[in-house]
Amino acid sequence: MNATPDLPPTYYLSNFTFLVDWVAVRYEDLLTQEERDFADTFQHLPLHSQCLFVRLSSRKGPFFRADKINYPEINSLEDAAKYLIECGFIDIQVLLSFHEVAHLLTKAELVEAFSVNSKSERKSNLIDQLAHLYPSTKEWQQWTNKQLGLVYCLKTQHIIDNFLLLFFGNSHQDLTEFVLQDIGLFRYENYTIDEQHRIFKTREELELYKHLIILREQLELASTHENLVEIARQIPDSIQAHTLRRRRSKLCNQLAYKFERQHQVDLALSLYRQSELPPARERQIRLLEKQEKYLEAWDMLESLLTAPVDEQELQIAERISLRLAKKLGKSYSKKTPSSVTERSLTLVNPYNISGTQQLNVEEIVRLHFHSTEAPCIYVENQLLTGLFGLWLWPEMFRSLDGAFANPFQSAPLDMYEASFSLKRPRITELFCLFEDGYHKQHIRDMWRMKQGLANHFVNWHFFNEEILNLALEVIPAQHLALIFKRILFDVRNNRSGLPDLIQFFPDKNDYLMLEVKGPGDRIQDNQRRWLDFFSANKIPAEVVYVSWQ
DNA sequence: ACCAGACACCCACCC
DNA sequence: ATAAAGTACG
DNA sequence: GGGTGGGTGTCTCGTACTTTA
Ligand SMILES: [Mn+2]
Ligand SMILES: [Mn+2]
Repeated sequence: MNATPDLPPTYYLSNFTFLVDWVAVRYEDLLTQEERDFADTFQHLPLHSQCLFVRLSSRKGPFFRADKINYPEINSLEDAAKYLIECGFIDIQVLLSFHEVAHLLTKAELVEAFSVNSKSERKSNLIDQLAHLYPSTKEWQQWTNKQLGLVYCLKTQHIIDNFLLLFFGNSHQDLTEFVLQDIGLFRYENYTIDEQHRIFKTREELELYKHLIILREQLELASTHENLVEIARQIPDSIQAHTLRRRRSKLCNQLAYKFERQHQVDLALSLYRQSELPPARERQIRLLEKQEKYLEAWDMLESLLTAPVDEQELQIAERISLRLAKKLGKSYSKKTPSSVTERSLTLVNPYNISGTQQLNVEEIVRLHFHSTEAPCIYVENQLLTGLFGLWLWPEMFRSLDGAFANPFQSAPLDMYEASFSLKRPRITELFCLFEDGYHKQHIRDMWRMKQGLANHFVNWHFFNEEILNLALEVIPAQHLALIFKRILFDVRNNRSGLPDLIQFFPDKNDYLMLEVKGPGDRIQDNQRRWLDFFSANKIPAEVVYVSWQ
């Protein structure tokens, strides 16, 4: 079934050189001398040395035991390594701390080398105990009495990281993207990449991004209060480039939240004040409320209510207003409760059903309603969001300035920017398709033509032809247009929260969406907003509360 | 879409 | 000796 | 019982091999 094409034995080298060349051409002026030297030196290395270098670069690192390196396509490890040592990419005379050594050894080797008695301790505990006895650093050969061969230390990871960052424009993609494409797992739309546009305008932007990445990593590890303070100290002053600005705000929020949990209210507040992203204002209000500074909280609440950054923030603000108003003796008009249909279902306790595996609530409810005449499907966001992606396809992958910067994108770079629709005025033409029902053909065409191409909104495993046809036949054009408009209004927030189930009634040309709630589960904010929207627009959706018999 | 959002599930608290 | 976790790889 | 706020656990290709417990 899986016809994995055989890759050439050094496929990874081709990928790596492609990437390095790409960056060297486009970002030549942003590179440091060291980085330019690297590209040049690498190019002139013997092939097997290049191979070894790339293989090590995509492994854990930075230390590698020679006896754990074994690649059929590299004939002589020693010889390949020789050139890498010569040009300084690899070092073999390097001092290792005890921790570094310990992690290179298996537990058995560790016990053997340091003659440990308590053999049954976990490895991490052993390391902690032994670490006190060996505070100094030594070379690997000294640590191991030359019993275990060489260790190579890769000295270039910072350079590679920069190349990856410049190529992809983000920190979460790496060389494996190439392989996944080669084996056919992911395929990408053939958009044209803007040669002029560069994600990083200046070296400073690259450095800032790297800095933020490092701080985020430190934040994950940080446990002590001092750690957090140190991170806070290192947060850069406000930034002009807006994606970086966004990342900075997110970091502020995360850090502030950590301070909150340590009851460092003032530190938390000052960080939230620096943030432009939700939930910064919400958190400030909650903190002020907890401090019983109700008037200050109310002020911030009002500023939020007059200019919420999104519906989610507004929704929360209204909730808080209700109880804060009570505390202040003010009146706050509660919004009219929504008229979403709710029903209760009592089903047999699933634990009593013998034999088969445990089903989740949604699946049980689905089976309860499902019939061949009225098929019920567990879709969550996949159906409507997927239809949205198919419908929007031509505009989504339209080649605009700066929309695409590398060959591995499943959405344009500005997909979640407020200006997305403004920059693509021809979206209105796509909306016109709904007026005469041409949207069906359009979406079917996209489904057929774009089969398997990566799109943020489309899960191809989910979308078979039956579901597609069922949905297109039964969901009115007007409903789809309204729903897509709402997604476009705020893609980031409105691409989720859609109901669990959808049941089709092809005979009656009707359908019904169902949000399933088991005992102890409750409607989330984004789900509530969608349900309110459905009810306001006469789109059939209900909540099913399940209890066990 | 940057160890994340995107779900359900768990507990606690307030009426 | 087993299952779970980590890692490398296409 | 509701309404809350807060915190977890799960999962992103699938497979083979090594290490840990
Ligand atoms: Mn769900
Ligand atoms: Mn549900």
